[in-house]
Amino acid sequence: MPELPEVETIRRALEAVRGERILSVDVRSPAMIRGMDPDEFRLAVEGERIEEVSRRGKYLLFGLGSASTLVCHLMMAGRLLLQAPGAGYPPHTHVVLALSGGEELVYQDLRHFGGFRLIPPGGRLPPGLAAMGPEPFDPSLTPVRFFRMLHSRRGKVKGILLDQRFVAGLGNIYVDESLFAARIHPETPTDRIGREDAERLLSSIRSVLQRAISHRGTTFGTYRDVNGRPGENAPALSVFRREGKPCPRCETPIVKLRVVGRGTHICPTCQPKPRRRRTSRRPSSSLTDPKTRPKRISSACGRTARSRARST
DNA sequence: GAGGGCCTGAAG
DNA sequence: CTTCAGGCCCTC
Repeated sequence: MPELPEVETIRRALEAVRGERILSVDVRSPAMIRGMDPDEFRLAVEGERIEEVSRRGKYLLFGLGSASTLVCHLMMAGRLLLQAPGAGYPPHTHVVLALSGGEELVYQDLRHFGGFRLIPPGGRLPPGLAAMGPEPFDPSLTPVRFFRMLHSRRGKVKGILLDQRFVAGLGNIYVDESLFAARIHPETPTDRIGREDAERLLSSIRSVLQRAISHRGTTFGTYRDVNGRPGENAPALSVFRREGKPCPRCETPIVKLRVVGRGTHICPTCQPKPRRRRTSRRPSSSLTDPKTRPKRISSACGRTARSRARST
């Protein structure tokens, strides 16, 4: 399941075809061309020059000579392979672009979830791309801005980090790894994350992604680079898919939970569950209304706090 | 803002 | 056999 580091690895390899022309387009699975008739797609793309290969979040973007953009998303199982003609296509090959440099760019997708989309000049971006949050490495994403962004959203921090409108490119693997590195429990509500935690989380996200890029991505299942090689980042992971194995920091066995409907891996020692907040967000009337006023809260807390202070 | 649909191999 | 994972789009 390609996330930012895997897509970036592919993008860097595809720099090699920048400047080449797309000589022909073979659409073997029409459904892999989104939002456009496949024949129309083929006619529009054939003859175009690849001016630029860029990435936004998990999207790969080919800037074409006519100022249109060829957008590719690999979703979970998509692969882009660069291979010599006549090498034979792997199973589930859906689109083949023959390039002027002599290679073929092959789109393969076991699950048919990903695909291509052609955005004409000035055309509308797919919603996910249009509403995409900042890139994690964007210098304008300062710790202060990140803290404010977190506090402008409600919910569990893991759910927010997975939302591409918040920050671009994170998926299940790197969210779990970043939260572990920052020692934050995935169920922590965003409004319980202080400035220091937010700053640590941002730098954790960056170092986790940077390390994964330097290892050419993480391969558990289907991810491969354009040469069909798996990534080498899996041994560098601390918690993801390491249920029952010792935490690299404290040796506590890693635990698997479900958070926002997703399999989630944590170290229960390094990432303690946040305590429930004591101050509830009731309307102020509830504090004065005897029917709804919480009983014994102030006195109980006061007494335990004082006795604890005395005994220590 | 929530939830279904897409698709197939792996796991139960 | 059934269930599930996975990210995004689309409809409500």
